[in-house]
Amino acid sequence: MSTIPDSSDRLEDTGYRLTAPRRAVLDAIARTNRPFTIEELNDRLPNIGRATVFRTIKLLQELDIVCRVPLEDGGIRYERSRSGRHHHHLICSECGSVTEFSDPTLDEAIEQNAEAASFELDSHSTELYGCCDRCRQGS
Amino acid sequence: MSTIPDSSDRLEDTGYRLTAPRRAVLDAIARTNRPFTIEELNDRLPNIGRATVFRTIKLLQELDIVCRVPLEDGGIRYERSRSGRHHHHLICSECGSVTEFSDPTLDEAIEQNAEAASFELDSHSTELYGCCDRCRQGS
DNA sequence: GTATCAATGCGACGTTGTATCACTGCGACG
DNA sequence: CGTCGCAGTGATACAACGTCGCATTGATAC
Repeated sequence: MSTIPDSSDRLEDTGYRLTAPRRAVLDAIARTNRPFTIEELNDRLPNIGRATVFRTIKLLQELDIVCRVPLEDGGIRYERSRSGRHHHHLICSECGSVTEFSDPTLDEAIEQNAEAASFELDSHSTELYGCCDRCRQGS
Repeated sequence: MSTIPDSSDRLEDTGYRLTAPRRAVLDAIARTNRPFTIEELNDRLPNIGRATVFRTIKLLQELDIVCRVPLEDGGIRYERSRSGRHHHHLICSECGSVTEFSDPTLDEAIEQNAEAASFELDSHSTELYGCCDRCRQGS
């Protein structure tokens, strides 16, 4: 999982400035264990402009520090990228938790489908919706 | 691929009324070969209220007559569902074309990942982004 | 220090979709 | 037929989400 120092370095290494607002956003994200909306982040950072929060999250997405999580209903949440690498999501409809997973077999199946259609694959996105283990135990 | 009569039947069979606005929307969709936005549909149907177009597309989605296509940049387009069954999308960043495909191997890989995490799978979504065969030939 | 330019904050704006609510017209039933 | 009930419609206001333009601030290089 990415730490704040890691993320700060990644910002500076890519030529971006590590400013107070960005540090505050990184800090807020580090304290969060659930996927969050921009709105939630905004509420927790009243001293930081709304546009800045949007811009910062966009930046962090490009740096793979946070990742966008599309929900089943079309809503969007964001989450710290645990691995910083390519992965997919298990999204619980009950509690809203998001778990990352990677699977070479799955990726390979995707690549083969692209190849079969003579499609040049740039990227792909796979989300699984359902009910997580914890919620199933609880219910 | 679903025809207009098919879709009309599916509407009525599920207890919905086949009204003039709904017929007009189905008709407009049938004449379209590219994925479309609600806005485009609206422009082509000036006599039909904006809200009605939104409501109708939402309804058609539930009936699997059209399907929602999430783009790489977060935008949304819709498309007639060719098969009416579960499928995935190949989305071309060049020309915007969308191709459906189904792959049991892929679905199985997804199910196995869910099982491994004790996750009860309700649904999933897989989109492939890149450049289609036609665009590669052309360039 | 100071010049430079990235980054910020603010507010206006755009897009996409929903809620409300009066009205219309389809279909059922006598 | 007539008329009744309710699904569906249209207009408009509203809400959510995100971007833009621009004056100002502040981090970094020199």
